[in-house]
Amino acid sequence: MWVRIEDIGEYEGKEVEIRGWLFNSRSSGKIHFILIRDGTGIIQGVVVKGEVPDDVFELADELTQESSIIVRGIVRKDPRAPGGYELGVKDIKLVHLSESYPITPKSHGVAFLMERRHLWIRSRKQNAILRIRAEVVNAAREFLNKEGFLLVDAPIFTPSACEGTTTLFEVDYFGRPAYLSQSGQLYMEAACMAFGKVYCLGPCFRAEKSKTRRHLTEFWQIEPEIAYADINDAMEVAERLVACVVERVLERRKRELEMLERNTEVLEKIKVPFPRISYDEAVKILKEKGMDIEWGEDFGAPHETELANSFSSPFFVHRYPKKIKAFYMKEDPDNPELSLSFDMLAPEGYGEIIGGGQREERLEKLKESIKRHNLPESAFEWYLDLRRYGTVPHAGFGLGIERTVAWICGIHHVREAIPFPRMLDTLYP
RNA sequence: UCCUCGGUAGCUCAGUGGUAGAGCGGCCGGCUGUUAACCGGCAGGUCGCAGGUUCGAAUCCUGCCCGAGGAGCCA
Repeated sequence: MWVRIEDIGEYEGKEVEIRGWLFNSRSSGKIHFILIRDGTGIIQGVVVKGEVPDDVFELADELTQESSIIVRGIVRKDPRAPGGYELGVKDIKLVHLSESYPITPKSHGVAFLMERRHLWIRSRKQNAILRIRAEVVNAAREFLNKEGFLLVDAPIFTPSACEGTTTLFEVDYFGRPAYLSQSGQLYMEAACMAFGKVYCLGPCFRAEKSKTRRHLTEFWQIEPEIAYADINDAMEVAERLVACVVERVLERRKRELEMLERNTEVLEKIKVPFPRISYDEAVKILKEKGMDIEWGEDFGAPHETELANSFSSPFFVHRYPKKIKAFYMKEDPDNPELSLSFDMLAPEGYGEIIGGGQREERLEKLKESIKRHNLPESAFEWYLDLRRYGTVPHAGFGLGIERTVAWICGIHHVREAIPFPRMLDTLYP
């Protein structure tokens, strides 16, 4: 019977078949220990001379790292085995004898591993991260589905920028210029007027020449948008979403977090509501800490890190100055200098994981804003229509998947939080 | 785009003016409970590239290429 290693505990004492690859092996002459991985886990197979046919014993000795094999044996509990269970091997079928595998069990540099990302994802740590990523996406989608949000897919080819044109990837669309989407948000605004509560999940593209541990040129976002909602409603959904995602990963991916040696104490303490500070307060805190910042400036990485160090859970910074936020942000009725925008910053120096806010729903105000930002009004006619035909207050946000995964996993760089990262200088493999 | 650091065996690195090195990986041999096993042996090099200084350059100088870290930029 073909079983998966993650379920092996259910088959104690039974004969099973594992289909996988040789992870590593050790030998003591008359006994070989072969570590088999199948994508769900790793189990040690024990091959003893005399207990298997001679050709099987010899094969176990000749197996190279990453050779694909089908192994039959009896599952038994053994405290000496990594993982607690081992396989008393009865037979090994060789599917392919691997060539000398470049990623050895010793240390390698980042450049070497990134060049071999297609193989690197087989290794334990990368495997754990990508499993957690899948859990994060599943948890977020299940949360939103349960809350009555409808999945509405946004286009990837778009006719215009939603910000300036400097950070867009331009492509030739049958002789016309088109751009890869930076965000599904504008389309979600249309969709929420059709369905009430919606979200999209997909890749976003930014042609920024950013070279930091928090940037990719292609990254994924989940973007909810809610009709008849204000900034507070959006923040409340955002914090419950993040709390739910963290809880789910703790519950279902404990093994992976252990593998990553993630200190889960911080994650376990996360409870709604998250702290909320205004941009004004944030600037005051940073100035008190002696940081170089003036009111009206956006936060740089050191500012975000410093702020994050003041909190042990994710927290909101809200009501940023209007001029450093996007054109569609609604003006704060209490202060025309401010916008009804917010960011959620992760603790432990991971920075912004959510950006959102209440959108400007009034036609004239939005037109003014488009003009002020030097954007071509003609490209936004469809978007302005949303303010002509039954406009309502609405709000939403975008959760960056890679930054969220990097934070939950406690890894240093977002490039490991996505299977095949696209960065300034990385387009291969 | 800017700043800093780096490029030596397949990999990770040591060697800072005088014979090219180690550990891991590979190959060969040994070992009946290994835990990134261990022990013995063997093979493996355009010292990033080009020029210069010097009796002599992996080592010093200049330029270029590539990589990493950070900054700026960043719905």
